[in-house]
Order: sequence, then C-alpha cells, then structure tokens
Amino acid sequence: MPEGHSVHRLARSLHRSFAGGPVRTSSPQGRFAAGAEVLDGRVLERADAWGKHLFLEVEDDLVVHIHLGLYGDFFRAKAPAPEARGAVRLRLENERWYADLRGPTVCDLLGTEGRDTVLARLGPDPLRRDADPALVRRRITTSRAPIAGLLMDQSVLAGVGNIYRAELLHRHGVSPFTEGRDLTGEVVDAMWADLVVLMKDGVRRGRIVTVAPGDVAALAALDTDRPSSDDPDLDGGEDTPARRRLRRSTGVYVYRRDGRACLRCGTTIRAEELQGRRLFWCPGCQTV
DNA sequence: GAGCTATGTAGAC
DNA sequence: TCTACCTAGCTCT
Repeated sequence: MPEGHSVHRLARSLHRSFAGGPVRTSSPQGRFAAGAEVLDGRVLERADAWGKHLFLEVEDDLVVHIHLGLYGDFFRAKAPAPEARGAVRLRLENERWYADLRGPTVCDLLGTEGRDTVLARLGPDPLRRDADPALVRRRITTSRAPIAGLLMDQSVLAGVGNIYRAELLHRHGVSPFTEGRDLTGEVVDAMWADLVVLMKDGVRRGRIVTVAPGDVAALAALDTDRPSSDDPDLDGGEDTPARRRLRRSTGVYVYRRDGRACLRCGTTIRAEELQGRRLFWCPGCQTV
C-alpha cells in the first residue's frame, strides 16, 4: 500500500527484474488489453518513480504510467506465472520473473511527452537526487493553505501521504492547521531534511517507521491493551499477527493512534477529517 | 463470514 | 462533492 517510499521500492524491484530485456505483457482482466498488445515483446528500458507515480519506460519512447491509488498492488514473483487470479490489469513476464498489477487508479500507455505532462504536475520528490527543496520552501511559505493540506498536495511535494504527513508534523511540533506562510523557511527546510531521511529508511525497510529507536519500548508500554515487547527490534524474527500488531502500534507517533496518549506530552491524540482524509495530531505538543 | 476501513487519485456531475 | 477503483487486513459476531 503506497506512499512514495513503496512506489520507489517497487520501481527498483521491477527495474532489477525486467529492465534490459524483452518483456511479455498481457492484461488478463482486459482493461489494458490494447496497451499490453502494443508493449508485448518490447524491451523494458527502465522502471522509475516520481512521488507516488510509477513509470515503465519501454523502447520506442513508450511509457506506461501507473498510479496504485489506495489499494493497487504490483505483485512480483519468480516465473513461471500461474493462471491470473483476481482482476490483473497488467502482467509482465520474462524468463525469470512475472509481476501482476491489480487495482490501480491509473494504468495508461503514454509517450515521453505524456510522461512529461504528468511530471509537470508534480512537486519535488524527497527520494530523488534532483529534487529542489528551495522550491518546496517557497511554495509552502507563500501559501495561505494549512500545512496539512500542503504536505498532501502532490504539486507542492511529491510522495508524501497521510502517514508521513501526520508523523512529520508531530516530529516537528507543527500544528496541521498552521498556514504555510506562518512557517519559517528554517522549519520547512528541517521538515524536508527529515522527510529525506525517513522516506529513504522507508524504502530500505519496506514500511514506514518514524519513531526514534529509543522511543519504541516507551510507546509499546503506553498501549496497555496491547502486548509489550522486551525486544524493540521488531523488524527481525518470525512474523506473527501479534508482532504485526505491535509493529503497527510502535512504528508511528500519531497516525491512527487517536484516543491514545502522546508519547511526548501525554495529551490525547486527536483525529479529524480534513479535505476528505483523516488527520491525526497531538494538540498538546504540535503548537508551532 | 460479514462488514468496515484504508498509506489516493481521476473523472463525472 | 461523490463515486469508481475492486484489494486486503482487521474487528465483530
């Protein structure tokens, strides 16, 4: 389930598995049949991500633009591919791997111009080396919109979703309702630098962790109705339902923790709908 | 097993 | 502003 870090991770995985050789393409579901027919047998040159958008660059200047949306998924496994299960929009196959795309919001065949049109709508991506944080600073500090909305606006910066938004604001003590123009450039720069670190870590782990290592045990102890753990290194070991529950409760400070106490100040974390998305924050320590 | 919720966006109205 | 996308994990019964 995708924020920018998982799309970048997916792009790397697809690039490693398919780039540099011909790829068989099909659309078992049928909704991308025409595109798959054009692509079939061509060389996939590169898989790349910008924010939450995935681009498969294919020979002859063809580009597949994919956005996973809320519950899209690109499942990759070793060949041979079994019969497609569920609504597989696009299947990629070569001698060693296959990958099935299900439930995307967008799966379009474009040219390079079409890709550039998509990119023109997107702000800098913290996971890209060519990103310009000065542009983000300018867009935020000149806006009257609340920072919570700006962080989710993909034309301001690309790749941040609801979890990184909530966690970033908490880590910097910033109220989600503060207008962008009321934040200093220093605060915005610090948030950007933090995002770069957090999202790179997310790519490496394959999940979002914003809690500092020293806070993991204290956070688990706050949740009296959940199992505590003597071993805060929850990324290792056997994956059981209890460990998954514990990971969810200890990887973040505020996201989906409404009604629980804030680790920093003890105030009850709140949730509210803002522009159609649930927003989580601590009114006690997010005061900037 | 049913029902609910969700890391998101595009397009219809 | 509402709905489609049509998956998967969780909670409740």
